[in-house]
Amino acid sequence: MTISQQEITQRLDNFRQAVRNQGLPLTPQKLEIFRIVASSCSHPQAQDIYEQVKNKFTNISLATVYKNLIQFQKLGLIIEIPLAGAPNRYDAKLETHCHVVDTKQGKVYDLGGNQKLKLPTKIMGQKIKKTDIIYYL
Amino acid sequence: MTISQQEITQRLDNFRQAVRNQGLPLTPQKLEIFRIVASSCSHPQAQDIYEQVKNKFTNISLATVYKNLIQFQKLGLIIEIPLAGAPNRYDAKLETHCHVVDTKQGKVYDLGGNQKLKLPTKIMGQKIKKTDIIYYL
DNA sequence: ATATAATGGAGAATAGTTATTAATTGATAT
DNA sequence: ATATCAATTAATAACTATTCTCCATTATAT
Repeated sequence: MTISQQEITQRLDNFRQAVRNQGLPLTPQKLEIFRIVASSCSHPQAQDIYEQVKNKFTNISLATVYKNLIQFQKLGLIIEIPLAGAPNRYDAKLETHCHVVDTKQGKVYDLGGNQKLKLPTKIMGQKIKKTDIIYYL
Repeated sequence: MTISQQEITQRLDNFRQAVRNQGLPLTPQKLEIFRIVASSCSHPQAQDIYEQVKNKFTNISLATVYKNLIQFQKLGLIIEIPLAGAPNRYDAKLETHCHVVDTKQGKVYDLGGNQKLKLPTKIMGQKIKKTDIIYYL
């Protein structure tokens, strides 16, 4: 499974715009961290991202990665996938979709195919902020 | 929302039987830990359970609570609910069902009503062990 | 009663994540 | 270009949830 260059470009454009709209500095580190998440379909962990960013920014700190991931979440640019007994994963695909966790391989996939779950958008008058649907194999 | 005494009794019976079937000692601590989870509908955290068990077993250790929760999971007697940015919750209702997280109140509810999600039981030939559906308000 | 295997409790250790700090950098207005 | 100022980075420390280690104790089957 892969992700189109077009989609990546769109995510990056959207990212730059969102950060600027907030009047926040767009640092190369920030951009690289987001780029890694946005161009991956492996739902990387903070540690994975950290190791990749280090290719460009040798001195980057893991804490910087975490701080930015939190910020991106607050801006609605990425989502966090909390897993049972494993570090959180991160995803730049924002639409609600299902995740499949292959515990043995330690991998997380998007559920392809024509899943048609009718999901609620509100519960007892309150808006649902985020929906996690996770299948563990 | 509440849980019937009958259901609790059934869960406890099932618990005792399952533990004995494994040839494991059925200690009063074990039973109390399970009883707390089985008779609650608040999806308690390990810490909550710990504080309740202490009413009966003043000297119990939090590690003992965790150790037993892990064991109960392995025996398929309870399930763990991993949440974003919060300690895990535990639930003795085993059938797949949806959870609603009220982040502000720090509470987790079962989704009542007649939710009719058609969930898969297999993905690419592999059996799904556990399904988490979590709505964050 | 006794053997044995698992348990409980105390505390230390670990893993993942977040906070603190000081120095630096990026964006904006001049 | 330059000054300004808030936000950022990187390093480190701190924190929280959870797991591990150890040894005395206890439940279970004989």
